[in-house]
Amino acid sequence: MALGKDYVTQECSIARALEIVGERWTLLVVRDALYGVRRYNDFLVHLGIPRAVLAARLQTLTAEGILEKRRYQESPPRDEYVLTDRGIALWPTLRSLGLWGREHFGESRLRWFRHAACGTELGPYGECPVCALVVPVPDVEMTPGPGLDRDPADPVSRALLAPRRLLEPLDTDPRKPDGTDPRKPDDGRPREPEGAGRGPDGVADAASGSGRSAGDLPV
Amino acid sequence: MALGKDYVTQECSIARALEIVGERWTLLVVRDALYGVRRYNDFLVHLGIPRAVLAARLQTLTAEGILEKRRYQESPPRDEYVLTDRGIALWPTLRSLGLWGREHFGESRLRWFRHAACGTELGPYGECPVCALVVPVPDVEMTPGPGLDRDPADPVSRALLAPRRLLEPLDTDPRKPDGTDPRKPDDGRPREPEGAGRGPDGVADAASGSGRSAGDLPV
DNA sequence: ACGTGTTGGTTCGTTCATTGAACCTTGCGT
DNA sequence: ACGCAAGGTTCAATGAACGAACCAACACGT
Repeated sequence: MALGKDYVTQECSIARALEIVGERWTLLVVRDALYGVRRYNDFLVHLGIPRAVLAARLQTLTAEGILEKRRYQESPPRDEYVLTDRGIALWPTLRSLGLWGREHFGESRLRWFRHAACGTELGPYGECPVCALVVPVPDVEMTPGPGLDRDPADPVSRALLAPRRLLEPLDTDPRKPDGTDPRKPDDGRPREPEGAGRGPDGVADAASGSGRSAGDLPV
Repeated sequence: MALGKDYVTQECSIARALEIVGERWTLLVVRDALYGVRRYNDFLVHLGIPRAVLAARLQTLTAEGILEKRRYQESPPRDEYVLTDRGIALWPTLRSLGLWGREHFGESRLRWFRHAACGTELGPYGECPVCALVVPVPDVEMTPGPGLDRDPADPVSRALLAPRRLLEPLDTDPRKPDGTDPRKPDDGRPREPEGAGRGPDGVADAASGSGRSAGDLPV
């Protein structure tokens, strides 16, 4: 589709996949969405992507059923982009890609991914070695590693420094992380606003994303 | 490097990885290399990639230690491009990407990947559910599925129709697959010519690529 | 009523990468 | 000497990405 006529010749699922997510920036948008980024401006400042390109990518990803554009407030009409199941299903790919990048090109540890229930670091396939199950994406806890800049310029990177679950909506707003925040902890945007009507490939409960029982792994 | 200054800002292993293998065509070249393609011309006809782009990608991949350029005959000096361990380590990524593509966008099954030792189809992470181990890449057997064109135009696709191991060098030459091939089965190119001096990230025994004992999976 | 700020875009000229065709080089084989 | 094959390089045309500017809707303070 996006990458055009040459990939179409290929009879290969990998080529099909790359037609959709193989363009520049696309997988980084999906990564950010997994990290909890949902708003146009947050993607923009965190990725440093040109506005036009971001708009194009969000549209393609929405059209392909990887993101869903969802209105989260009416008064000034605002939409957010949320991963669908199809998008969440890219986690294993991104996980192994990141692992490869770190093992072969990374100097120091940038982030840790653990099973939130027990604190164990994830294995190479996103499994928890202790609990013997493939950890569902919302149960993955992400914490900064020693290699990560402790005082980044943009507020999104700053918000991503706090330990957090994957898919947990990012709140960029807390004015200064120095304690002068006068707001209530919950600013009115519910953590998982469920129950809205949705399309065929729509967003289901995030917990259903890539959950797999231990029985799916060799025991 | 290749994708330029914007990705560099990112403190993220995924971004680092995409700097290397995120360009157009690159992952398809690696896929073909896993399938056993080794020669410039075979990549060319199988991918339908412009010559200049292929040359650029092969050079980048070689420079990054993912492929190794290796002379396989002297009389007319000919080189082949072989995956290093670093390249073989991309198999889990390509596997999960292909799985995602098939599950979400594929109509019919194009290829099967099985554990050669027992014939069991691989699980989502490249593991053999029966033998309870992550199958080393050279022990993966690839066979065509029902969705694959039985009479493709180019000789590389034709050669890839036969059941084969991953990394097994592709022989495009067998004049017609109708049995009139006068050659010996082993054409003198040893399957894994080991022992040559090599750089820090050089090609090791293919079997060591991503072999993992069952102990690495939760049991 | 009026300016100001925030969010989420679109438009547009410049730059960079991809494409496809043509051409080149080395070393056969005859 | 001629033609052919493998593995490239060169080049003009196209397309995609970049980044700065502009735009629109709406909230808010005064």
